Amino acid sequence: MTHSHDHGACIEDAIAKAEKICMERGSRFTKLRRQILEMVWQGHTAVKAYDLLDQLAKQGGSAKPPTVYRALDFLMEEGLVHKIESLNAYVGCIHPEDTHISQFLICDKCETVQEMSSPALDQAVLGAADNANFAIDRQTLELHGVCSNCSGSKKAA
Amino acid sequence: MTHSHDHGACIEDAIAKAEKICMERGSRFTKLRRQILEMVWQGHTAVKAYDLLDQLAKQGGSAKPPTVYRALDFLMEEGLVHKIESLNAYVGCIHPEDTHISQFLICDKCETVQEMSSPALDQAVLGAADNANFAIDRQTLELHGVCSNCSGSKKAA
DNA sequence: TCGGCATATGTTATTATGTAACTGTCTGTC
DNA sequence: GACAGACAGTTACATAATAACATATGCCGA
Repeated sequence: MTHSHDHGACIEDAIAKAEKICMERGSRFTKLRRQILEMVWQGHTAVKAYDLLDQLAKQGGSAKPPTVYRALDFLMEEGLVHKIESLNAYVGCIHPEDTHISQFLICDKCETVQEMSSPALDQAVLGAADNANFAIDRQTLELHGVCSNCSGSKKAA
Repeated sequence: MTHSHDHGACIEDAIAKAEKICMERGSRFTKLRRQILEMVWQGHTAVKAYDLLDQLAKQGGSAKPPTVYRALDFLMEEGLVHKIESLNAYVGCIHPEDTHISQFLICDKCETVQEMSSPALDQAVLGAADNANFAIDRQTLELHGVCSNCSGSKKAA
Protein backbone atom coordinates (compact mmCIF):
# COMPACT_ATOMS: atom_id res chain seq x y z
CA MET A 1 0.00 0.00 0.00
CA THR A 2 2.37 2.66 1.18
CA HIS A 3 5.59 1.12 0.00
CA SER A 4 7.23 2.28 -3.18
CA HIS A 5 4.70 3.99 -5.32
CA ASP A 6 4.48 7.22 -7.22
CA HIS A 7 2.96 9.30 -4.51
CA GLY A 8 2.95 12.38 -6.69
CA ALA A 9 0.25 10.68 -8.68
CA CYS A 10 -1.81 10.17 -5.51
CA ILE A 11 -1.66 13.86 -4.74
CA GLU A 12 -2.49 14.91 -8.27
CA ASP A 13 -5.37 12.51 -8.35
CA ALA A 14 -6.74 13.77 -5.04
CA ILE A 15 -6.51 17.39 -6.13
CA ALA A 16 -8.11 16.66 -9.49
CA LYS A 17 -11.01 14.88 -7.84
CA ALA A 18 -11.42 17.68 -5.33
CA GLU A 19 -11.52 20.25 -8.12
CA LYS A 20 -14.12 18.29 -9.99
CA ILE A 21 -16.29 17.71 -6.94
CA CYS A 22 -16.22 21.32 -5.84
CA MET A 23 -16.93 22.48 -9.35
CA GLU A 24 -19.97 20.25 -9.58
CA ARG A 25 -21.29 21.34 -6.21
CA GLY A 26 -20.53 24.99 -6.64
CA SER A 27 -18.24 25.03 -3.61
CA ARG A 28 -15.13 27.11 -3.82
CA PHE A 29 -11.88 25.20 -3.87
CA THR A 30 -9.72 28.14 -2.88
CA LYS A 31 -5.95 28.39 -2.91
CA LEU A 32 -5.77 27.89 0.85
CA ARG A 33 -8.02 24.86 0.78
CA ARG A 34 -6.04 23.32 -2.03
CA GLN A 35 -2.84 23.99 -0.15
CA ILE A 36 -4.17 22.30 2.98
CA LEU A 37 -5.49 19.36 1.02
CA GLU A 38 -2.09 18.91 -0.63
CA MET A 39 -0.45 18.95 2.77
CA VAL A 40 -2.87 16.40 4.13
CA TRP A 41 -1.95 14.24 1.17
CA GLN A 42 1.81 14.50 1.72
CA GLY A 43 1.68 10.82 2.60
CA HIS A 44 -0.73 8.07 3.52
CA THR A 45 -0.53 8.96 7.17
CA ALA A 46 -2.79 11.12 9.28
CA VAL A 47 -1.63 14.71 9.69
CA LYS A 48 -2.11 16.89 12.75
CA ALA A 49 -3.72 20.29 12.50
CA TYR A 50 -0.83 22.04 14.20
CA ASP A 51 1.66 20.43 11.85
CA LEU A 52 -0.28 21.92 8.98
CA LEU A 53 -0.13 25.20 10.84
CA ASP A 54 3.65 24.98 11.15
CA GLN A 55 4.02 24.17 7.49
CA LEU A 56 1.88 27.14 6.54
CA ALA A 57 3.96 29.34 8.80
CA LYS A 58 7.15 28.15 7.13
CA GLN A 59 5.74 29.07 3.77
CA GLY A 60 5.96 32.66 4.88
CA GLY A 61 2.53 33.52 6.22
CA SER A 62 1.53 34.02 9.83
CA ALA A 63 -1.10 31.33 9.99
CA LYS A 64 -3.32 30.90 13.02
CA PRO A 65 -5.34 27.88 14.13
CA PRO A 66 -8.72 28.97 12.74
CA THR A 67 -7.23 29.15 9.27
CA VAL A 68 -6.33 25.50 9.37
CA TYR A 69 -9.43 24.30 11.17
CA ARG A 70 -11.74 26.13 8.82
CA ALA A 71 -10.06 24.63 5.82
CA LEU A 72 -10.22 21.19 7.41
CA ASP A 73 -13.90 21.67 8.24
CA PHE A 74 -14.60 22.55 4.65
CA LEU A 75 -12.65 19.59 3.34
CA MET A 76 -14.44 17.26 5.73
CA GLU A 77 -17.85 18.62 4.76
CA GLU A 78 -17.03 17.94 1.15
CA GLY A 79 -15.86 14.48 2.09
CA LEU A 80 -12.33 15.12 0.88
CA VAL A 81 -10.73 14.52 4.25
CA HIS A 82 -11.56 12.34 7.24
CA LYS A 83 -10.73 12.90 10.85
CA ILE A 84 -9.11 10.05 12.75
CA GLU A 85 -10.58 10.51 16.21
CA SER A 86 -8.18 8.22 17.98
CA LEU A 87 -5.25 10.29 16.72
CA ASN A 88 -6.73 13.76 16.55
CA ALA A 89 -5.42 13.86 13.03
CA TYR A 90 -6.65 14.12 9.48
CA VAL A 91 -6.25 11.98 6.41
CA GLY A 92 -7.18 12.38 2.76
CA CYS A 93 -10.15 10.42 1.51
CA ILE A 94 -9.37 7.98 -1.25
CA HIS A 95 -12.72 8.03 -2.99
CA PRO A 96 -14.43 11.31 -2.24
CA GLU A 97 -16.74 11.04 -5.23
CA ASP A 98 -19.22 8.92 -3.38
CA THR A 99 -20.34 9.54 0.16
CA HIS A 100 -19.50 6.55 2.22
CA ILE A 101 -18.94 5.22 5.67
CA SER A 102 -15.32 5.40 6.67
CA GLN A 103 -13.45 2.63 8.36
CA PHE A 104 -9.74 2.69 8.93
CA LEU A 105 -6.80 0.39 9.45
CA ILE A 106 -4.12 2.33 11.27
CA CYS A 107 -0.65 0.87 11.48
CA ASP A 108 1.03 1.87 14.72
CA LYS A 109 4.44 1.10 13.24
CA CYS A 110 4.57 2.94 9.92
CA GLU A 111 1.56 5.12 10.75
CA THR A 112 -0.07 4.38 7.43
CA VAL A 113 -3.81 4.89 7.49
CA GLN A 114 -5.66 2.66 5.12
CA GLU A 115 -9.29 3.34 4.35
CA MET A 116 -11.28 0.14 4.18
CA SER A 117 -14.46 -0.66 2.44
CA SER A 118 -15.87 -3.94 3.55
CA PRO A 119 -19.53 -4.50 2.71
CA ALA A 120 -19.63 -7.36 5.21
CA LEU A 121 -18.42 -5.04 7.95
CA ASP A 122 -20.89 -2.36 6.91
CA GLN A 123 -23.65 -4.91 7.14
CA ALA A 124 -22.52 -6.08 10.55
CA VAL A 125 -22.46 -2.53 11.86
CA LEU A 126 -25.92 -1.82 10.52
CA GLY A 127 -27.18 -5.09 11.89
CA ALA A 128 -25.81 -4.46 15.35
CA ALA A 129 -27.35 -1.00 15.44
CA ASP A 130 -30.63 -2.31 14.13
CA ASN A 131 -30.73 -4.91 16.85
CA ALA A 132 -30.59 -2.13 19.40
CA ASN A 133 -33.11 -0.17 17.37
CA PHE A 134 -30.50 2.53 17.02
CA ALA A 135 -30.48 4.95 14.09
CA ILE A 136 -26.89 5.59 13.01
CA ASP A 137 -25.87 9.06 11.88
CA ARG A 138 -22.16 8.61 11.69
CA GLN A 139 -19.61 6.14 12.80
CA THR A 140 -16.06 6.03 13.99
CA LEU A 141 -14.38 2.75 13.22
CA GLU A 142 -10.65 2.75 13.68
CA LEU A 143 -8.60 -0.40 13.95
CA HIS A 144 -5.10 0.00 15.34
CA GLY A 145 -2.43 -2.58 14.90
CA VAL A 146 0.30 -3.64 12.49
CA CYS A 147 -0.17 -3.62 8.74
CA SER A 148 0.91 -6.40 6.42
CA ASN A 149 3.91 -4.44 5.21
CA CYS A 150 5.28 -3.98 8.68
CA SER A 151 4.61 -7.51 9.84
CA GLY A 152 6.06 -8.90 6.64
CA SER A 153 3.18 -11.31 6.42
CA LYS A 154 1.50 -12.08 3.16
CA LYS A 155 -1.96 -13.08 2.32
CA ALA A 156 -2.11 -16.76 1.37
CA ALA A 157 -2.76 -17.11 -2.34
CA MET B 1 -31.82 1.53 28.95
CA THR B 2 -31.32 4.84 30.62
CA HIS B 3 -34.91 5.67 31.33
CA SER B 4 -36.36 5.19 34.75
CA HIS B 5 -34.20 2.78 36.65
CA ASP B 6 -32.56 2.68 40.02
CA HIS B 7 -29.28 4.20 39.06
CA GLY B 8 -27.98 4.00 42.58
CA ALA B 9 -27.86 0.27 42.05
CA CYS B 10 -25.77 0.74 38.91
CA ILE B 11 -23.24 2.77 40.84
CA GLU B 12 -23.12 0.36 43.75
CA ASP B 13 -22.71 -2.53 41.39
CA ALA B 14 -19.89 -0.82 39.53
CA ILE B 15 -18.07 0.02 42.73
CA ALA B 16 -18.52 -3.47 44.12
CA LYS B 17 -17.14 -5.03 40.95
CA ALA B 18 -14.24 -2.60 40.94
CA GLU B 19 -13.42 -3.46 44.52
CA LYS B 20 -13.48 -7.15 43.79
CA ILE B 21 -11.37 -6.85 40.66
CA CYS B 22 -8.73 -4.69 42.30
CA MET B 23 -8.62 -6.98 45.30
CA GLU B 24 -8.04 -10.00 43.11
CA ARG B 25 -5.34 -8.29 41.10
CA GLY B 26 -3.65 -6.65 44.03
CA SER B 27 -4.21 -3.18 42.58
CA ARG B 28 -5.06 -0.42 44.98
CA PHE B 29 -8.56 0.94 44.72
CA THR B 30 -7.83 4.14 46.62
CA LYS B 31 -10.30 6.70 47.87
CA LEU B 32 -9.54 9.05 44.99
CA ARG B 33 -9.95 6.33 42.39
CA ARG B 34 -13.22 5.24 43.91
CA GLN B 35 -14.40 8.82 43.95
CA ILE B 36 -13.57 9.32 40.28
CA LEU B 37 -15.18 6.04 39.35
CA GLU B 38 -18.36 7.06 41.17
CA MET B 39 -18.37 10.35 39.31
CA VAL B 40 -17.91 8.64 35.97
CA TRP B 41 -20.89 6.52 36.89
CA GLN B 42 -23.13 9.45 37.78
CA GLY B 43 -25.13 8.50 34.72
CA HIS B 44 -24.96 6.44 31.57
CA THR B 45 -23.35 9.27 29.67
CA ALA B 46 -19.71 9.95 28.95
CA VAL B 47 -18.06 12.37 31.35
CA LYS B 48 -15.32 14.86 30.51
CA ALA B 49 -12.09 14.95 32.46
CA TYR B 50 -12.42 18.62 33.25
CA ASP B 51 -15.94 18.15 34.56
CA LEU B 52 -14.56 15.60 36.97
CA LEU B 53 -11.95 18.16 37.89
CA ASP B 54 -14.62 20.78 38.62
CA GLN B 55 -16.56 18.36 40.75
CA LEU B 56 -13.47 17.49 42.74
CA ALA B 57 -12.78 21.16 43.21
CA LYS B 58 -16.31 21.74 44.52
CA GLN B 59 -15.81 19.00 47.05
CA GLY B 60 -13.29 21.24 48.69
CA GLY B 61 -9.92 20.16 47.37
CA SER B 62 -7.74 21.99 44.88
CA ALA B 63 -7.61 19.33 42.23
CA LYS B 64 -5.37 19.68 39.20
CA PRO B 65 -5.55 17.87 35.86
CA PRO B 66 -2.95 15.17 36.59
CA THR B 67 -5.00 13.99 39.55
CA VAL B 68 -7.95 13.23 37.32
CA TYR B 69 -5.98 11.87 34.39
CA ARG B 70 -3.96 9.54 36.55
CA ALA B 71 -7.07 8.15 38.15
CA LEU B 72 -8.66 7.72 34.72
CA ASP B 73 -5.53 6.01 33.42
CA PHE B 74 -5.65 3.58 36.29
CA LEU B 75 -9.34 2.88 35.80
CA MET B 76 -8.81 2.32 32.09
CA GLU B 77 -5.91 -0.03 32.67
CA GLU B 78 -8.08 -2.07 34.97
CA GLY B 79 -10.83 -2.02 32.37
CA LEU B 80 -13.24 -0.21 34.67
CA VAL B 81 -13.64 2.77 32.39
CA HIS B 82 -13.52 3.31 28.63
CA LYS B 83 -12.58 6.40 26.71
CA ILE B 84 -14.91 7.58 23.98
CA GLU B 85 -12.51 9.00 21.43
CA SER B 86 -15.07 10.87 19.42
CA LEU B 87 -16.15 12.79 22.52
CA ASN B 88 -12.92 13.03 24.49
CA ALA B 89 -14.90 11.68 27.38
CA TYR B 90 -15.02 8.68 29.66
CA VAL B 91 -17.68 6.15 30.51
CA GLY B 92 -17.96 3.36 33.04
CA CYS B 93 -17.58 -0.18 31.77
CA ILE B 94 -20.60 -2.38 32.30
CA HIS B 95 -18.81 -5.69 32.58
CA PRO B 96 -15.27 -5.08 33.71
CA GLU B 97 -14.83 -8.63 34.94
CA ASP B 98 -13.88 -9.92 31.51
CA THR B 99 -11.56 -8.14 29.14
CA HIS B 100 -13.40 -7.39 25.97
CA ILE B 101 -13.54 -5.30 22.87
CA SER B 102 -15.59 -2.20 23.35
CA GLN B 103 -18.13 -0.95 20.90
CA PHE B 104 -20.50 1.89 21.65
CA LEU B 105 -23.84 3.28 20.62
CA ILE B 106 -23.86 6.97 21.42
CA CYS B 107 -27.14 8.84 21.34
CA ASP B 108 -26.60 12.43 20.23
CA LYS B 109 -29.92 13.45 21.77
CA CYS B 110 -29.87 12.11 25.32
CA GLU B 111 -26.12 11.46 25.29
CA THR B 112 -26.53 7.98 26.63
CA VAL B 113 -23.62 5.73 25.82
CA GLN B 114 -24.54 2.12 25.48
CA GLU B 115 -21.84 -0.50 25.38
CA MET B 116 -22.58 -3.18 22.84
CA SER B 117 -21.43 -6.68 22.55
CA SER B 118 -22.22 -8.18 19.22
CA PRO B 119 -20.31 -11.33 18.34
CA ALA B 120 -21.35 -10.91 14.72
CA LEU B 121 -19.82 -7.46 14.65
CA ASP B 122 -16.69 -8.71 16.37
CA GLN B 123 -16.38 -11.37 13.73
CA ALA B 124 -16.90 -8.91 10.92
CA VAL B 125 -14.21 -6.64 12.30
CA LEU B 126 -11.76 -9.50 12.64
CA GLY B 127 -12.66 -10.73 9.16
CA ALA B 128 -12.13 -7.34 7.57
CA ALA B 129 -8.77 -6.94 9.26
CA ASP B 130 -7.76 -10.44 8.32
CA ASN B 131 -8.60 -9.78 4.70
CA ALA B 132 -6.12 -6.94 4.72
CA ASN B 133 -3.68 -9.11 6.61
CA PHE B 134 -3.78 -6.60 9.39
CA ALA B 135 -3.06 -7.55 13.00
CA ILE B 136 -5.43 -5.67 15.30
CA ASP B 137 -4.18 -4.41 18.64
CA ARG B 138 -7.10 -2.27 19.67
CA GLN B 139 -10.17 -0.84 18.11
CA THR B 140 -12.33 2.23 18.35
CA LEU B 141 -15.89 1.58 17.29
CA GLU B 142 -18.31 4.36 18.10
CA LEU B 143 -21.69 4.67 16.45
CA HIS B 144 -23.40 8.03 16.78
CA GLY B 145 -27.09 8.51 16.19
CA VAL B 146 -30.40 8.36 17.98
CA CYS B 147 -31.26 5.66 20.47
CA SER B 148 -34.55 3.81 20.60
CA ASN B 149 -35.75 5.79 23.59
CA CYS B 150 -35.27 9.11 21.87
CA SER B 151 -36.72 8.04 18.55
CA GLY B 152 -39.65 6.41 20.33
CA SER B 153 -39.33 3.42 18.08
CA LYS B 154 -39.72 -0.06 19.42
CA LYS B 155 -38.23 -3.30 18.39
CA ALA B 156 -40.78 -5.47 16.68
CA ALA B 157 -41.71 -8.43 18.86
C1' DT C 1 9.01 -0.61 65.35
C1' DC C 2 11.74 1.48 62.28
C1' DG C 3 13.89 2.32 57.82
C1' DG C 4 13.33 2.25 53.26
C1' DC C 5 11.11 1.10 48.91
C1' DA C 6 7.27 1.44 45.79
C1' DT C 7 3.17 3.48 44.79
C1' DA C 8 0.08 7.28 44.97
C1' DT C 9 -0.98 12.04 45.10
C1' DG C 10 0.12 17.14 45.05
C1' DT C 11 2.04 21.04 42.52
C1' DT C 12 3.82 23.94 38.93
C1' DA C 13 4.31 24.64 34.41
C1' DT C 14 3.71 23.75 29.74
C1' DT C 15 2.14 21.68 25.49
C1' DA C 16 -1.54 20.17 22.38
C1' DT C 17 -6.05 20.74 20.39
C1' DG C 18 -9.84 23.43 19.18
C1' DT C 19 -13.30 27.53 19.11
C1' DA C 20 -15.62 32.28 19.67
C1' DA C 21 -16.05 36.62 18.06
C1' DC C 22 -14.79 40.33 15.60
C1' DT C 23 -12.37 42.48 11.47
C1' DG C 24 -11.00 42.87 6.96
C1' DT C 25 -11.05 41.31 2.16
C1' DC C 26 -12.45 39.35 -1.97
C1' DT C 27 -15.94 37.94 -5.49
C1' DG C 28 -19.79 37.87 -8.11
C1' DT C 29 -24.23 40.28 -9.09
C1' DC C 30 -27.20 43.89 -9.96
C1' DG D 1 -19.70 51.12 -8.47
C1' DA D 2 -22.67 49.35 -4.43
C1' DC D 3 -24.00 45.58 -2.17
C1' DA D 4 -24.43 40.80 -0.13
C1' DG D 5 -22.30 36.78 1.08
C1' DA D 6 -18.46 33.89 1.55
C1' DC D 7 -13.65 33.59 2.81
C1' DA D 8 -9.62 34.64 5.45
C1' DG D 9 -6.96 37.26 9.17
C1' DT D 10 -6.55 38.30 14.07
C1' DT D 11 -7.05 38.26 18.96
C1' DA D 12 -8.26 35.97 22.65
C1' DC D 13 -9.64 32.10 24.97
C1' DA D 14 -11.35 27.32 26.11
C1' DT D 15 -10.53 22.63 26.51
C1' DA D 16 -7.54 18.41 26.68
C1' DA D 17 -3.49 16.29 28.19
C1' DT D 18 1.31 15.65 29.86
C1' DA D 19 6.15 16.51 31.90
C1' DA D 20 8.79 16.96 35.77
C1' DC D 21 9.54 17.40 40.31
C1' DA D 22 7.91 17.39 45.35
C1' DT D 23 5.44 15.19 49.02
C1' DA D 24 2.77 11.77 51.28
C1' DT D 25 1.21 7.14 52.18
C1' DG D 26 1.13 2.32 52.73
C1' DC D 27 3.68 -1.91 52.94
C1' DC D 28 7.34 -5.12 53.89
C1' DG D 29 11.38 -6.92 55.77
C1' DA D 30 15.14 -6.41 59.19
